[in-house]
This record gives sequence, structure tokens and C-alpha cells, in this order.
Amino acid sequence: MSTIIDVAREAGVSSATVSRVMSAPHQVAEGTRARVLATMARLGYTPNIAAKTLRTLRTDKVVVAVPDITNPFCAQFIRGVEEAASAAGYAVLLGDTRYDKNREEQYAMMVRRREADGLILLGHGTPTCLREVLDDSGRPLPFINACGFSPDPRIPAVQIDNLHAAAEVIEHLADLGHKRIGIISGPRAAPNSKDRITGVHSVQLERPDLEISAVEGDFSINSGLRRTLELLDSPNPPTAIFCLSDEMAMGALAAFRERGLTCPRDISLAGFDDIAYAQYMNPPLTTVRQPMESMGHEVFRILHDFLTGTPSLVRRVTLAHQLIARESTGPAPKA
Amino acid sequence: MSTIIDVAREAGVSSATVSRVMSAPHQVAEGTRARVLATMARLGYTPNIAAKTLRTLRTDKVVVAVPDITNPFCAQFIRGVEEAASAAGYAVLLGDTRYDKNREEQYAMMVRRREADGLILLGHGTPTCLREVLDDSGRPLPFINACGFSPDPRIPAVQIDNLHAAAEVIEHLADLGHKRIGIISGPRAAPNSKDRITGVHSVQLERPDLEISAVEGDFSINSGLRRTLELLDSPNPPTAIFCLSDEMAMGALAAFRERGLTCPRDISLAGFDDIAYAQYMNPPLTTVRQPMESMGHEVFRILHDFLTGTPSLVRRVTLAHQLIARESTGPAPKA
DNA sequence: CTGAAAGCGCTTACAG
DNA sequence: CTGAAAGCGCTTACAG
Repeated sequence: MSTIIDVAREAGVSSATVSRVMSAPHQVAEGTRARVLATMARLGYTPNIAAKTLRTLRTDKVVVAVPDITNPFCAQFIRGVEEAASAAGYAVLLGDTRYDKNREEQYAMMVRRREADGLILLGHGTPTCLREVLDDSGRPLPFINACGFSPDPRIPAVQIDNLHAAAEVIEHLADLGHKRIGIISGPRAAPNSKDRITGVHSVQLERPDLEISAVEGDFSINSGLRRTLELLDSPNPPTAIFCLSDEMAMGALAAFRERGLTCPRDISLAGFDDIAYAQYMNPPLTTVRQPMESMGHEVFRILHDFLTGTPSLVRRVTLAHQLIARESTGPAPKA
Repeated sequence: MSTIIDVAREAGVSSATVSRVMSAPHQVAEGTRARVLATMARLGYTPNIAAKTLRTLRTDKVVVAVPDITNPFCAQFIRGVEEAASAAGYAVLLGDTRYDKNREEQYAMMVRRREADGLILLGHGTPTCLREVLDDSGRPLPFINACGFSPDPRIPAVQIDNLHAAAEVIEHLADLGHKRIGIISGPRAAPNSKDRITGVHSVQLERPDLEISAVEGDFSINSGLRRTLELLDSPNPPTAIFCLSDEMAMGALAAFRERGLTCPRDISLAGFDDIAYAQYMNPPLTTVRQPMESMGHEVFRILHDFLTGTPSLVRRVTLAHQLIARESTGPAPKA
């Protein structure tokens, strides 16, 4: 591999000039620039990024860590981040944490080791290795949460209004005459699961005849299947089930089939997220759309402002959600 | 951020010793080592990877580029690669090419610019910027294909036996009495689509009463839906449809619903890949399982051998597939 | 518009 | 077991 020195020698200029041709071409005389460009092409020169990074302390990379790349919901978010990032000349390093704190830390370490300029984390957590840095300096970090507000108010975050979104689903079900509603949540610890459950109960305050039974899932198809079976086998089973992810709703559909139940005739079902598959399920799934691509754009924009030193006081951004009523919800069966 | 020099000064040793504590601890006297370790911890020292990479010309990273991270099929593959990679001390950089050659090139450039040691490409293509290097030196590159054999025999690749896998599906359908079978392929240009279609026709040679009509899709749910509708609306519609991806099969199921057809009573359906959703579709989907995680393991192993200079003549590896007969295929309806 | 020179933070033969 | 020193390939004030 040829270096900037080789190019300089061949083109009869200094390495500084070659460097300028790449980073500030207008500072170089046109003839010189053309000669250098031709030489670079002839030698097949490719800059060594490690050297550049060492010198500038900038990588033009961000890492985005998601809990489960297998989930199209995460993938859509990544797409959004990547779109905004590549438009700004940044590359995206993708991390799959599998809901594992250790793996999250590993990706966060990439920014400490200067392998990336910043970290975008889909979720509400703050990796330890970044938290320490935060405490030391007291100033914000190149770090942002999506789909979950951090408990630390200094850390910027973007999400939807989970509380009201969940409330809307319950209202939708209640309007259809459902009285007994089963909720399958994600892990309770997650603030957005808590927010959604709070939303559910906020409706119950105004409609005291609602009976809500909440069980805890883990967002996976299989947990949706298992928990639904439990709800169906309880003494007084719900007439509608609200899963806090579309994947769990997919499991619920499988459970209905296993019990010979027809949706929505015998039981209604709502999901959350509006992944690409939701509209193709049988029946098409009623769910809440989270604007994941926009969330990706927004999150990158905020991180980028920070990285470029653009002053900004933005800390919390809430994006619009949308209840999408499809065929999986219908009138409650007559008792 | 403290550097190796700071640690050396504080610990009263040279930077060479600090370096050895990290990379070859057994070469350092125990007392010295302990002192250095304590100092590193006290200063919160984190090595600067850019400097290390510049010096060693190794990144301990591989980039894996997939056509569509949104597809769980790709995600499973990534999981496999990542498992093998992290066991070997490598990090994975993930690239989503969206079936776009330009984006593929961009990720391939990362290895030319020394941002990664090698490239794993899910698909059969060879990025131009790597092809040139190959031509120059004549020796193999840190590059490997998965799910598609490269036309260039020097480039290693791992896949399943697409030809026989597709043949097995057709035989399964023919055994169920189906005579008119519709095929929805991926883009025809892809070698693995061609291989599968060849497999389909190989069965036809032995069973001349089979009528095969093949149309071209793009692996997306929506193309599965559209193409299925076309097949259903043709003068003499097939009694079974074989989609060359499970996502397209999902679209086919939506098309059946749109036309009021019950699967498998009125029409049978088979997919390809066995993504996680396949078993939860309604009805559960008959499909061909590709062992994507194992493929990821295998691919990384081969690349790693190359990277570490381990001599190996492995060029083509074929992994076992499996026909998974579920409920979406049944006897052909009586004419 | 261009060049000489310092320096980013590591690693690694080499010598002792 | 340890250190002095060179060097990986860039960029950037500084000077002209």
C-alpha cells in the first residue's frame, strides 16, 4: 500500500500538500491539485484511517447499539440513524447487545478507546464506562438514548409518549366493549414498559369497570405465546390482549390458534411498534406505530450537534406515535 | 485522557513495559506488573486503538455486510459471525447494503483503508475495490462470501446446496399431488436463485407432467404479495406456490387472504430460509432451513485462518440444509 | 499557494 | 526482566 509520502514524492510536492488536496482542495492551486489527484489515482492510494484518527482524534464514526438486531423494529431505527449519519459523512458501527449489559459496555468502550466519536443506545441505560467520564467532567457526553428517557437528565433522549400511546390502545379496546383486558409487558424494569403500564392504569381510573391483568414478557415471540396461554387458561380469561411489542403479539396469535380461538371474533389483540410484519399477520394487527426512522434521524442530529460543538440545549424530544387500528381488534364477544 | 506515557511515568517504568503488561503480561515481573496495573486503574487509562492500529497494521475487526438487516435471516447470520468473532477476540462492524452496490463498495473500502482486517459479504459479489487488489497480487484477499459462491474460484465461500434444496421442495409438492406449481424467485441475476431454479427444473425432467411457472420477485414481503396475486389471476392458476424466501411467502399468505383462499386446503405454500417467524405464520410455513448461525461460524473461521496466516486450501464449503414440512403444504385440491 | 517539522499514542526489534 | 529509540501515516499551526 502506498502512503501519502509516496504520493508526495511522485507528484513532486510535500505531504502537506497531498493532505490538503484531500481535506481542503480549494487551498491548493489547480494545477498542483490535478497533478496530485492523478498521482493518487495512478498509485491506487488509499489513506490510512488509523493515522488520520490518531492525528485528529476524530473517527467520523458513531456506534449504535440495539438490544436485538433480529427485531425489525431495531432495524428500522438503524436505517434512520444511518441515513442521517451518511448524509453528514459519518459511518455507523452497529452493535447487537442481546439485552446484555456486558455487551453494551463493550460497545460503549469503543468511544472511550476512540474507535468512535459517539454512542447511540436504543434503550434507557447508561453504560458504566461512560457514566464515570460524565461524573468527572460534569459536562455532557457524546451519548444519547432512544426509545427510552434516561433517568439522568443530562443525557439527551428521544422517544414517543409511551404513556398516552398505551392509554389510547386501552381506550380503543374499551370502546369496543372489552372489560377484561390482559397486558403482556416487556421486562418491568424498563422505564418505557412502566410508562405504558401507567398509561393503562390511567384509563382504568376513568373506567373503573375495566379489569386489567398484567403479566411480564420479554418482547420475544415465544414469551408472547407462553404468557398468552397462561392468560387464556386463567379462571376468567380476558376478551382482549394488549402486547407491548408486535413480536409478542405474533406469539399471541399462535396461542390463539393452539386454543382454537378466532381473532377478533373470540378475542381481540393489539400490539406495539408496527413492525413491517404487523400488517401481514393473520389477521392484520392493530398496533401503535413508533416512527423509528424519524427517531433515528432525530437522535443522530442531536448527537452530531454535540460532536460538532453546535450549542444546543435539547435534552428530551418526544415524537408523535399513531394508533393503527387493523382487523385484530373487534367488538367484545357477548358474554 | 491519560496515555501510556502518563502511566509509565506514574508507575516509574518505561512505556514499553506498560505496553507489555497489556499485550504480553507474562514477560513482565509480577511486582512490576501489579504496580502498572494499579496505576492504569488509578488513572482510568484506556488505550488509544488508533495508535495501536497504526503501529501494528491490525484492527482486530471484521466487517460483515448484509443486503438487508431488516431481514431476520441476515440477523441470524450476523449472530453466528459475531459469536465466532468475539470468541477469537474480534469485533464485528456491521454494514447494511440495502442491495446497493455503492454501499457494498463503501464497506469494502473499510478494509482498504485499514479500518477492518477483512470483509464478510452475505451474497455472491466481489466489491470492485477488492477485486483490483486481488488482480495485482494474485493472492487471496481477506474476503469471503456467504450464501452464494463467488464466480471467482479464488474467493472462498460458504452456502447450502441450493439446487437440491429447491428440488426437495418441488418433490414434496409433487408427492402431495400438485401438478401446477408457481415459483417466485429472488432477482434472477443472483447465482443462488439460478441454482434453485435449476433444481426445480431438474425435478421436472423426471416428472414431465409438472407445469412450472416462474416469476421474479425481490425477496420482499410486498413482492411476494404482488407476484402471488398475478399467479392467482392467471388463466390456469397453480395449486401450490414456492417462494424463494420466507418473507415473500408471508406476502403470499396475505394474497391468499385477499382472494379468500384457505391455505393449505385451497392452495399450498412453501418458503425458503426458515426465519424465526416461519413457524408462527398462519398456517405455520413449510420451508427450507438454512443453518445461518453455522454459516456465520464457518465463514468467520475461514477468514480468521487467512488473517492469522494459518495455511488453508478451503475454498468452497457446503452446509446441510433441511426441509421443514409444516402445515402450509397439503394435498392438491381435487380438480 | 506551499513546505519543513513536530507530534498524535502506541509497539517492537535490539541491546543489555 | 526492562528501557531507549525508531517509526507506523497522517495533519496542522507556523513561516515564508
